[in-house]
Amino acid sequence: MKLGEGVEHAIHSVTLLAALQPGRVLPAAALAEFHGVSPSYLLKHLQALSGAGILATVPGPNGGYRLAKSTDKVTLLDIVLAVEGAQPAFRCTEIRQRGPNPIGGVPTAPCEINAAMLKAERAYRTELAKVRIADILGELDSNDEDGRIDARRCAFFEVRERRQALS
Amino acid sequence: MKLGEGVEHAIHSVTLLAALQPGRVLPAAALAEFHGVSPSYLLKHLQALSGAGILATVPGPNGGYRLAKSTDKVTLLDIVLAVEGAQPAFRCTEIRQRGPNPIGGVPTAPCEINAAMLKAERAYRTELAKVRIADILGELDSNDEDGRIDARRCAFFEVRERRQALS
DNA sequence: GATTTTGTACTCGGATAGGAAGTGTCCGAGTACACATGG
DNA sequence: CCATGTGTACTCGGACACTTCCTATCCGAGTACAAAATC
Repeated sequence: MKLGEGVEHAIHSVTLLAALQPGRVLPAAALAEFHGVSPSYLLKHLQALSGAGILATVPGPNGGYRLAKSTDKVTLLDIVLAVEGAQPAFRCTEIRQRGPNPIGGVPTAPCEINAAMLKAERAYRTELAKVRIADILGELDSNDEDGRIDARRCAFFEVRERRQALS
Repeated sequence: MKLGEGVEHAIHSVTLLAALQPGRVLPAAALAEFHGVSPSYLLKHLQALSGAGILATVPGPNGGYRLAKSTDKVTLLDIVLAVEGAQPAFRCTEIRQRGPNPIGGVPTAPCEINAAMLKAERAYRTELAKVRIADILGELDSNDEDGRIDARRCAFFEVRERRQALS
């Protein structure tokens, strides 16, 4: 039971991109610099998010990443699944069928242990699916009474954001 | 988000040991043979379960493993934590404090993302804590209408179980 | 001066090394039984 | 025949290699802008 470090990077990156104004993008290098992580490595996860349809990319100079959906259409579950993969954490290998005396012949009833583990994971994913990026942003602004965090973001955007050419 | 294969081995082993009659133990080699897995590797996880107080060990000839608690006192969560470790799956490294412009000075408010991830994992663990080994055994017996699974277990016990010397 | 052409700089994208953790295996410490030995 | 001592075989326990996945990095493909050359 362990999640990769990339999940944290991905969520924070999406949250930062969600604060961008429409028509603006942010290069991966800027995201990496803002969070103090390796640009090359962050790029890998951003590609995963892009492949999952969460982020959209703009190539070339003045290019970068932006959200592909509205902030209330992206949940934490979407990000986790995009980065970690969609396969369940517990994978039943049917070890009851192995060994010297398997339950051969009978129509295999579902493994009770597997069912219980999957049910728990379903609860986990349901909880993650409840949290939208919009909610995260809302809580973040609520805790930012004096507007310092918002000011910090704006100052960073002023320097690193790229205005996308109107198509 | 991935659980080791040892979790499955551990749960199945505990379930099998739960079907033992009182005063009987089963060697690790027998558990491994029954499940068709490597004895040496299974032993590692059995030791973890023993260290967590879930299993009790009896050394020497006619020794082996048995449950240390009642079947309704052991949950799936206990086993998962014993094998995988108790640390949470998502570990916040506070990357918002890193980078060129951290949120220095202010008393650090808790990270909203970390809070959401931990809440989801709490739901996961709560669900696992609901399932006791006794429940698993009950479901297993319910699905075993003709008693074939029970007969298989008994036949195996007949050969491999060890009667513990009365102390 | 306007248009076309060319060059450059910047972006993302996928393929490539390094390291940590899980997986699998081995040998040593300890104990109970069985047997041989002595009373 | 019974008690005692000794040996052996079996168990768990922790220390040691191997494989896989995550982490980190590099170089190449593509694009938009800018400048220069041409009409």
